[in-house]
Amino acid sequence: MPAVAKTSHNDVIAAARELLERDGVDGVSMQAVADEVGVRAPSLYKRFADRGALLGELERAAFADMQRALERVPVTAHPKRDLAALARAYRRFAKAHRHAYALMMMQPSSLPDADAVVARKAATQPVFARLVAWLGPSDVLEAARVLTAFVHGFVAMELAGAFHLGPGIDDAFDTGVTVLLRGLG
Amino acid sequence: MPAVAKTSHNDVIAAARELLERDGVDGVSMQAVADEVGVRAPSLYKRFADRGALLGELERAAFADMQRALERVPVTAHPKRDLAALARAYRRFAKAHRHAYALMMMQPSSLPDADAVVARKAATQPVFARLVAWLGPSDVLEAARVLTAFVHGFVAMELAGAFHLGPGIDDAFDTGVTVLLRGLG
DNA sequence: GTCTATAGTGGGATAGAC
DNA sequence: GTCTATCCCACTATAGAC
Repeated sequence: MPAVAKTSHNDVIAAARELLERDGVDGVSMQAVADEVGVRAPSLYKRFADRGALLGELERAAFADMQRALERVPVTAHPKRDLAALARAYRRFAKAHRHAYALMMMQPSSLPDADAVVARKAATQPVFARLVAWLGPSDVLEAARVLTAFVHGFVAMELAGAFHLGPGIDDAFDTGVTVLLRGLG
Repeated sequence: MPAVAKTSHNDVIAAARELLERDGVDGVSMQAVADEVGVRAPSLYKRFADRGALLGELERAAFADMQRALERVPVTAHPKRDLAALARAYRRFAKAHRHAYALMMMQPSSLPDADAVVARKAATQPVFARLVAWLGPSDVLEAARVLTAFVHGFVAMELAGAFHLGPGIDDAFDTGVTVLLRGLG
């Protein structure tokens, strides 16, 4: 049995991310990841303390992806309009990466508390920036809570299939965002 | 050794509900439930096809509980005020039964699709009733989606610890509800 | 020393025979 | 109802190849 490295930290994470996209969190078993990477499951424990540590890395990556998605939203002279665009981008990201989103938002974090706070804050940084530009620094915290609560809640219910009937869903989302932005201003 | 019934459908569900409250979904293992009820784990499969079926019953019970909690909110001549009260009651219920709430809202339903739709609809019936009294039947669907999205999202983020800093959380909730009710009217 | 593999523990879900 | 047995999974202990 060769002792040459058959894989690497990054290979493992890449394989795990693929499994996450395809099969959801439950699909990211140490066995499945090991198979994917061409190694025995126990070997993974040399690189990751336990399954939680691996999931933590996936979560970190997901937050970074979301941050990038939000950073791609153009900054204009109209912070309120930008915030609506950010809301749409957020929703688009969540629906395009439902399992990664679930990992970030719909279950206990696998990350150390401090890391989770940092990652979450970084990811939503673009939103805070526009809120500050719009409202000034004083009311930002409350506005951010209200806005993200709505957007997350909407997406979560969509992903859970809680909005049974199709028609009008996009309109409902826009209505909610519009009403909140009007009322918070 | 006769096969005398040592337990019953209802005993099993009651035990499982206790475990759910105490230890969360993961605590509801067939072993733990069987121990609680004084039976061997495989025996449970005489009453429930699999673990999912048992979880489905817990979910059904949780929806019924939530429905009762919302029905306890008094009906007044001011639907808008009632809706704010319903939002508070919803949040209170979710925080008082976080694991049951998670079972209902934060993971794939263990119930057959049709049953899930019925249970969910029944649970939020009080909200729909007040919305109809307030807006008339035409705009209700969208308003319900927007309102429940916010309330659920807020609660979900609270339960997930996504609102790091304590102060002002209750105010943020009230602000969101107020803004939405004002904007939807 | 660093990576791997084999072998094994313990727990959970579940099927089958009595 | 019970027990036995199977399978899968997370995880550990230990030893062999570079």
